[in-house]
Amino acid sequence: VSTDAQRRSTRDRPAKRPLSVDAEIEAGLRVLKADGLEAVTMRRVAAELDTGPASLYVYVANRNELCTAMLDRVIGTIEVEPADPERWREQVHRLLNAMVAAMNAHPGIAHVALANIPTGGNALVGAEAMLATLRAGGIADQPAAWACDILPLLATATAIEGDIYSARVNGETEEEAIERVGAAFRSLPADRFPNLAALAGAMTSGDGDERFAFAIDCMLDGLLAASRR
Amino acid sequence: VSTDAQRRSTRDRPAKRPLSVDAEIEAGLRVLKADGLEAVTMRRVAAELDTGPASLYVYVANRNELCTAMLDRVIGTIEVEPADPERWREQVHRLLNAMVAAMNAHPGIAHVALANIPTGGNALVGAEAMLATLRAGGIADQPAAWACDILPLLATATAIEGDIYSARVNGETEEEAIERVGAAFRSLPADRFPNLAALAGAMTSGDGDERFAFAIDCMLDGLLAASRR
DNA sequence: ACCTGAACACCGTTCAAGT
DNA sequence: ACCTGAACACCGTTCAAGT
Repeated sequence: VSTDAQRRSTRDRPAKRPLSVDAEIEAGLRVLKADGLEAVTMRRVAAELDTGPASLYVYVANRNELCTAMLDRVIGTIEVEPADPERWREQVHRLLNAMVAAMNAHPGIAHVALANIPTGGNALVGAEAMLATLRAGGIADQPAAWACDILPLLATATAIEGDIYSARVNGETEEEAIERVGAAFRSLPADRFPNLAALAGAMTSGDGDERFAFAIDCMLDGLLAASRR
Repeated sequence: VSTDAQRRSTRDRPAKRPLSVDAEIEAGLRVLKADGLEAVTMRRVAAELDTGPASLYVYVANRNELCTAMLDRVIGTIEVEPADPERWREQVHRLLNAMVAAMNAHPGIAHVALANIPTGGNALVGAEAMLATLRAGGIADQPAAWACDILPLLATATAIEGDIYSARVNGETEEEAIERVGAAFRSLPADRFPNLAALAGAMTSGDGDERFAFAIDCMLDGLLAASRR
């Protein structure tokens, strides 16, 4: 005979295993993917592991530590390629787009990245790849070093924007929200807001990908300029 | 004779006034300045106004709406100056530094800015000033329009970093944290992390202000390059 | 019309106690 | 040694009821 507990564990989740940080991380990521960061509570993660919230504290100091560990796991899914001087610019775009994609696949994790300055093992692999690629592109040491902070920051911010729309704020899609903001710009009094009114179209043009690519290219051009100085 | 209530209100807070969005915003900002964003709970703000949490919902739909209103109030403290083509670069730096300072004076509010895409009235004034200054500097319309998103984003991210240190994560100061990270970089195996090991010094050099100024200048140079294309 | 008491359905974290 | 029941001190939000 199969008990209720057995039936539940084979249907909803992996069979009950001994607790461990890894088990908590995986349970946390399941909750994150399903219901977003807010749903990642100690109680919910514990329930996912068929135990009580207190048990989680055996392997993890608190909720923030669990979230940080989850973040490093997500960063670990990003694939890096060896730096190639011929394609360095494209490689930077690919790496940053992969970061955004990995974070968008786990809605809310981007907030954890901003609140904590990622220094986990996998973040270091990403930083090493970024640094190698920037240097391959001829960017000088100091600009390259600082860019390792700035560029992932743009990726994180872009991912957070993605979260906003995937959460369907006010039930709007991204397009609807942009259109609404554009209408607001156009209806602004032109005497007090001449520039916003004039550039209403430019302000709302382009999707997230296009704007992100533009920001990256601006930054890279600026880094190259700084490298020549 | 002065009652306990009178004495308390003159010592601790403004005299009890009728409820209003403004009263809630001001109470919220007092809590924010004193104890950070986490402490801004409906219950705490209500207590600050000598009432119960349910009363707040008469003027505000939920906690997020209150936080967004608080953010717009903070943005309103930023002073803008008319665009001057002779000093446009300096003006961009001043405006963005003022944004960071305003947010750092209210620890945690930067998170609200990222989670919500500020579109309040005061945010529009800031955007108009930014746009005017960028155009005065010769930046073309489309780059200027997109820069209105990207540049404040850098400011917000910088403010969040400031929050991390003002919170004294692990009781460390900013300098101690940078030194710890630097030590970690230097001790990395040079065969797997040749670039990080080589640039450990560059990675940790410069304080927040210097890095922020560098990021702004890179971005502006990139925007100028894009404007010429 | 404006406000609120009381309740509902949750939180993170601790710690004494169990196995 | 590893795990957990129960409790502590909180949350946001709703809604019927009061003034």
